[in-house]
Amino acid sequence: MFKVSRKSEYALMAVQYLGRQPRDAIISVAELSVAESIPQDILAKVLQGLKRAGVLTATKGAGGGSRLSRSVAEIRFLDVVRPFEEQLAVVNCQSSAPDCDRHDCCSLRDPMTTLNAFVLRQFETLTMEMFVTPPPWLQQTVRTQPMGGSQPHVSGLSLSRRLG
Amino acid sequence: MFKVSRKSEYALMAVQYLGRQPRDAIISVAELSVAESIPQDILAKVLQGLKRAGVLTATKGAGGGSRLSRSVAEIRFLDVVRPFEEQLAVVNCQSSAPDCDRHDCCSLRDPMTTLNAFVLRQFETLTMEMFVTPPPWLQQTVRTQPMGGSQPHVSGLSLSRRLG
DNA sequence: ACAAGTCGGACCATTATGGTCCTATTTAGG
DNA sequence: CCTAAATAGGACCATAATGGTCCGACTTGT
Repeated sequence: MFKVSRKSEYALMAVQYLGRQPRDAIISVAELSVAESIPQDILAKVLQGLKRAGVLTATKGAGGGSRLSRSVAEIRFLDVVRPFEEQLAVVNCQSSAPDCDRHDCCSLRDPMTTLNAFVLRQFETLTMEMFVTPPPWLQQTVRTQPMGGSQPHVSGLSLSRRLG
Repeated sequence: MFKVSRKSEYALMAVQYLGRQPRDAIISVAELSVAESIPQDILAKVLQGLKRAGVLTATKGAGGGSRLSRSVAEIRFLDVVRPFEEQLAVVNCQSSAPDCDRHDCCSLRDPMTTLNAFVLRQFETLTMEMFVTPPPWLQQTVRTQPMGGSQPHVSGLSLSRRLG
């Protein structure tokens, strides 16, 4: 359901790899390709997409390559993923999609739009820092909680507050 | 990226429709099909899936049909959607998926597993009530917030606290 | 007995996806 | 100034996933 596309995965890998290098290092597609074992051709296009999104800058020609345009803490998860996901929506029929084939009969639209905004809001707080710094936050998040519990659950944001 | 499958949409519609009927009403596939303009054959299978998931009970034979097995407030969003989403995961390569083709080389696995748990935790709190009660909560959620803001953002859970 | 239902397998058409191939364009270095 | 190294990007294809249809079996109230 939430699965990102393969290209998004490659994009995340690339940004993760670049984030581990010195900030001024220029990495070629070839190096990234063998380091992360990603098909070179498709990786090239992924990097193009990231460049267009402003996540990284590329220099052409011999000795050229890519580097992050800002620190990983300033690159949001959604910045990396968005160029490769045609729409960041939970449901086909959204208020923002008037071309939907069942635009008038769909009774799902309003609640789903709300839900979508809710989820996106959560994702907005996530940065790519969580991909380069080793995770001490891994333990805290898995705590389960039954539905309809009476205690207010604020702990859900412990992760994003750490990362924000 | 988060888009649910068509079957999930149909499932949500069906539960929404049933949730609006009197609790003891028995609705046939045919009625639901015309009411929500869903192809009858595929709707039948969706209802089968929901029945297997325990969301609704079906009675066969003449005069038969389906009804919710509990109130919409006790049916989680994920209960309705899960039977039609092969995996509720953000990324292909998870810790829980040892059959992934790049299980050893993938440096994305751990952060993505964390992220996945984080997102699922948010969804766990959502119930199907938000699909039957007209939304007064629509306004509060859309408030945007820049990344890296210093104030702690607890407001993101205002929606789920309302629904929990 | 019959009709109204659910149950569920088999199958198909279309689209989306992941990936390859090929060609241009830019640039550093000899 | 030529060449090799690199990005930029269009065209194309094979496979898988998806949404949908068709059909038959089983159950049950009238």
